Amino acid sequence: MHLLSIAIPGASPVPRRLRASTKHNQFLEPRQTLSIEPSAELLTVESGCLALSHYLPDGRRQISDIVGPGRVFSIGADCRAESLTYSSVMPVDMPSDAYVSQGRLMLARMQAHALLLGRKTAAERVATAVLDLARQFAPRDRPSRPSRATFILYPTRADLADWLGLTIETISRTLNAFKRTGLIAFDRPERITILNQPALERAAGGTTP
Amino acid sequence: MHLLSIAIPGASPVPRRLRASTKHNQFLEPRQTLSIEPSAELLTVESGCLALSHYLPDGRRQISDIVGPGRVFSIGADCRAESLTYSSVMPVDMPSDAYVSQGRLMLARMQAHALLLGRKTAAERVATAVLDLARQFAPRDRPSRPSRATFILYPTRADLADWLGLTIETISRTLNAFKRTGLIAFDRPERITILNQPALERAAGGTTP
DNA sequence: CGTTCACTTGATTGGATTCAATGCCCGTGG
DNA sequence: CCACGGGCATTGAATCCAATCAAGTGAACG
Repeated sequence: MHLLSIAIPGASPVPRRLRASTKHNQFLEPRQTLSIEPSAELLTVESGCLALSHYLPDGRRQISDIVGPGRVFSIGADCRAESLTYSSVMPVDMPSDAYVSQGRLMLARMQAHALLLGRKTAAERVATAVLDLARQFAPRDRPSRPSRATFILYPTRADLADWLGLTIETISRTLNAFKRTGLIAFDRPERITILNQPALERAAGGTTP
Repeated sequence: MHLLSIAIPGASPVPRRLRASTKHNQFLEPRQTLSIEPSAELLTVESGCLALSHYLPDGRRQISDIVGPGRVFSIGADCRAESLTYSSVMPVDMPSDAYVSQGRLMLARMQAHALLLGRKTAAERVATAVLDLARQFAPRDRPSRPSRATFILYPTRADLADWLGLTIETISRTLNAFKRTGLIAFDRPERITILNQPALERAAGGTTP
């Protein structure tokens, strides 16, 4: 992980699993798994990036969502939340209408993702993912959508593969194909710049997240 | 559709689209699309079977869930509900805790389905689907799970394909393979009997819905 | 009685996986 | 300082699972 060179004194060799604190903020370093007792039902991401994942008995993994700042999520029985970078999460008590609307958002995202997993080609999946991650992680100076955004791609190729139902190699090939075609640019694997958003959206199969 | 031979006088050539009635029950014949104004946010299936589906601009379809009696669902922006047989749905006003738990159920189902779509093989998907549909549509004389259940498979091969992210042919081949192996039986394509549930569950990849 | 629609089955193709090798960055320790 | 090893990414070649293409069957229906 060379995304951030923040020095955290003596933080490297700690247990990789964490219990939800009784009350407030929760700070995570990269690749920590959040295991929560149902005390805190709803959590919000203050900063950083989490992956919500599910496993088959034999180890196959499916990431159901990548969650960025401002997003609300909850983790239940067979759902794990893992930080993809230094992150901070916080329990939230919501007014019930906000609760409902957040639930709707989660559902809508999951349905869109099912459409992606069930019916989109590899290129369409990767394009969709890049646009989604740009929306979540590109700095938005203006309320408008960033048309030439650079952002940090927190998920690794392996994470993307497990999110999009593909393999590491296919992710790499597709991203580099997009680079060759001039849709995106990157020198380091995790700093992505969108060069041609309309074309990317077309490549995504016509559904903007 | 030869699932039921109920005669509905002069019902065949009617408009295929229906508005939600102001108040109570809503009766649907096979292959009717339910389009709802947000008046009735939450609906429950009294009888029959519905498919919730999403489309890409070019017509590719993904069914996100197959909903049977007792289930609660809602349809939003780009989500369509289509009856797969004679069905009856009803708006529900829920106490907020029930609302929350139903939302959780939907989310959990969608996450399990994402795992299926992203990481399971064709055989695992079909096995999972058969078990899920048996749970929803097999008559449950006892509170226990039916270990030798016969049930009506309301979705066609095409519906199953669009639900499981496969093609009609793969669905057909896989079901017939299960039949040859003695996991299930069927003479008519839509009357399925589970002969060996443990083996089916193993074939499903180890996650029981 | 011909048409249609859903399903089945076989032959072939193809997109993504798998297998395999290499490069790169970085932290570690001799 | 530099050799070493591990993790992640890239790239090429071979393989395979499911898609596509192509008939053929059978039940329902006008």
